[in-house]
Amino acid sequence: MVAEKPSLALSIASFLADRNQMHSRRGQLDVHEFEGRFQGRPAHFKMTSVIGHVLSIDFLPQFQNWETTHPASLFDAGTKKSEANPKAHVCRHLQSEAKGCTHLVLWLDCDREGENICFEVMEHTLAWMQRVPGQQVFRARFSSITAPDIRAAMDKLVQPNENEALAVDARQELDLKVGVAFTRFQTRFFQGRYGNLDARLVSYGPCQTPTLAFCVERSQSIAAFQPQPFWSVRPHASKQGQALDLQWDKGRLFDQEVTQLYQHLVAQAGQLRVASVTEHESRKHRPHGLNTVELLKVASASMGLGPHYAMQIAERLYTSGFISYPRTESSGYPPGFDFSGTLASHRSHPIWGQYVLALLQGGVQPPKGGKDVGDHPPITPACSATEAEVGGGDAWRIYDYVARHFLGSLSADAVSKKTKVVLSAGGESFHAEGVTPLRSGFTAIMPWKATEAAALPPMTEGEALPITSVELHQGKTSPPDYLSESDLIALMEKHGIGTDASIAVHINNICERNYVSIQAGRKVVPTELGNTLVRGYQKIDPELCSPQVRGHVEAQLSLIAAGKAEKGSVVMHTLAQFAHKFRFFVAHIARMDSLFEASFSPLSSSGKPLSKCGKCARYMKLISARPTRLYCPSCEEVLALPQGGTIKLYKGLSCPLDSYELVLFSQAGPDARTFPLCPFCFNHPLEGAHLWGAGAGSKGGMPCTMCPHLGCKHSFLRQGVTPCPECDAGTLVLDPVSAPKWRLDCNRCNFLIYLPLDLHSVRVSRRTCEECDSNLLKLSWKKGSASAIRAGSEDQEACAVCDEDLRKSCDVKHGRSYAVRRGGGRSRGRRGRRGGRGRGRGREDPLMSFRDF
DNA sequence: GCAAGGTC
Repeated sequence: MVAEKPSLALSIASFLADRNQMHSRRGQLDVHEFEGRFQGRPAHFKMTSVIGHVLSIDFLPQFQNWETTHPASLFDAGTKKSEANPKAHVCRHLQSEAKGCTHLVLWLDCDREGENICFEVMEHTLAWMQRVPGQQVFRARFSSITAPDIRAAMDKLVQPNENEALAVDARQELDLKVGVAFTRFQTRFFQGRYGNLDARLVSYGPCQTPTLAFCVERSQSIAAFQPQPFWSVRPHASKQGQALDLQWDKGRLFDQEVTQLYQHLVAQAGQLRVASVTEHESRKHRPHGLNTVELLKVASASMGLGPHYAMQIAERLYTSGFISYPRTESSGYPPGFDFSGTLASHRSHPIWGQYVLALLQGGVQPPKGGKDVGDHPPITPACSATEAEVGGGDAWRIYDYVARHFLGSLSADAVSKKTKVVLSAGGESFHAEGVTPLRSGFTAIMPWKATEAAALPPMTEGEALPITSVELHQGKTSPPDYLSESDLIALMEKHGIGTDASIAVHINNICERNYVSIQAGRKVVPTELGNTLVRGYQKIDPELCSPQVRGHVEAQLSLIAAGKAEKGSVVMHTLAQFAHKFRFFVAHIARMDSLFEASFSPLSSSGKPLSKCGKCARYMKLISARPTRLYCPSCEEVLALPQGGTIKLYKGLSCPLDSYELVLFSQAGPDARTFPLCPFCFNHPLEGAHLWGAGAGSKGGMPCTMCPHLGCKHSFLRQGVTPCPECDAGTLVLDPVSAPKWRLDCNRCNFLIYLPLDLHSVRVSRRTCEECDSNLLKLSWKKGSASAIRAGSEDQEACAVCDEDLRKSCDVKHGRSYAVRRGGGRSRGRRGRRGGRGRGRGREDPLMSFRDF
């Protein structure tokens, strides 16, 4: 039996196993075993879980390359599924546990994704199971994680629903192809086109883009807002010394003269006559059960915690056993939820213990209303805990809220008495309202929801009150505010953008992509980039950012799930639609580009001249906005540079291979390295060269310190000294601008050696050490320095490995990766050069000597 | 370097 997550495997198994009969094997994924009966026969049960989706979809390797793949071809590109989280070894686990089993019961969550995971699990179990006659695969359908529901599901097992699973496969393929095609195209088009555009990635997605559009549309209506002046009549009067706050029944008028007319009429009347005094009871309904979206909204609006962060905290509270599962759509408690038990555990809580006792004494009335989606119960406290136990801080604030919300949902409604007094003067009606709380109910434990008393002075029908003055109040309509995060969550939920588990991720995405920023009061304000993108979609094809498109796709998917349409044809049809939209978008990208031109400075006009182009010999410009790059205006060529440091000219030296002027790259921080590079070579590495900065979003480039060219005097073959004793793969290269603290840096790892401080200058000699084959160093010592005296001369050629005096006065620094290597003495033939310079002699490892430093 | 959906 397989559940969707480890926690559910445990609870389902314990509902099904006889008490104390369960044996759990701990491992990366726990297995719970017990004896029982299956289909009327004794059986041995094994219950385990996966960790969400087992597989995840991606393009075939040939489409992974941004350079060689046309984004438009992605719509027809082949895809494959591979293990979603290879490190977790879920497939291996399923296969090995399946061995010897005769039957499979699928306990995955009862939603489409869960149905899809059923088939992922089958793929990695069926072929490993023992074949027996009859039905071997079963699906358990449960509507809540409670013992009776789980047992009932076990008694009427069904078949997994392939159509629902296929609908998910279709969604995965559509999301991947549409998202990636647009993302790659946009990124490629805009990146490198504008100097001050700080966007490594200009992403597009069926959820993130409509989410962004909500924020931009609000910002557009703020910008388009025209304030309108309005007027209203405000008579002033008081009773028993208490001023009355009177509202005009006409509200406000947009015509000053007409309002003035009413003002005169009221003023002429001189007094207000009480037309009616009515009272009615007003109820504030206790809250429903707490679901994820509600928790995220409260966290953002009332605690100032962003959704992504709030989810992280909620997850930690869940895994530490303080609250129930935090990803749930349900706001209604399942039938049979143990209210009394959960409540009773809080009876001695230092803060709300008294309140709980009172609730228990009054007899718990199970909450009604809310929606039980059957996924998980609403979020509740899983145990009673104090601030210190929870760990204080934001964790406590979330736990405290969850607990109070739970208690509130079991409490009585709050009741108050509302009094409305209607007064008239000169034919105009005004009213005042007062409120008196009668019963605090749930607001006693959720005090921020409490109604404040605002009593009116006693008034009786027919009574007259003198008017002291009549004000002609002028105001003006004000624009809406930016969307708050909590508004945005509500909009996403309403339009079905994302799920309870992913809403926080999408909001986080548009922040990280620099499309919006979160400002005071957790308002989501679009950036220039966010605004420009959405305005661009609006100009080219507004559907690209409209929330209805997701809905349209969902409707198509539902046809598959309901068995009314075939997956293949829906995918083909929908992909054709998006491919069409994509071609249209590409053809009309100039419309979006013109908006970018207005907001960002084109590359040709930004940046400052730095180094000469090897092709046209004119100066190229250094674009300092990320990603830092060089741009040749006359060749219209963009050359990538290493990131995260500064770029300077390197003594006006040029690359002998292509005539580009060399530049120096310096990282920031202590012991950070500096190395020269040729802008052209960096972007066009020699075959087989190791690259600097590869991975993490960059394909990397070849600086001089990694250049294996035989004929270039800047290559590591000429500037390198000896193999790195630390990383086994790199070479120690002289940093040519490190004076006065001359140093050798490994070109692969962060190992480095400071040469003695009394050096005046250093060069790498063309001669090699007879002992160890390292390149010798041409040392020029400072006059009269200790080293000069020891060497007997100011000029010396010495081997950094074999010359003991030199070695002893060096200072080795190394980074995190440093670990003492045992053994060694392996032959390393990576220098690829006759003479094998820098290679150890026989089995005696020259690197050993470095370890002694 | 890309999407969105699970889960941790």
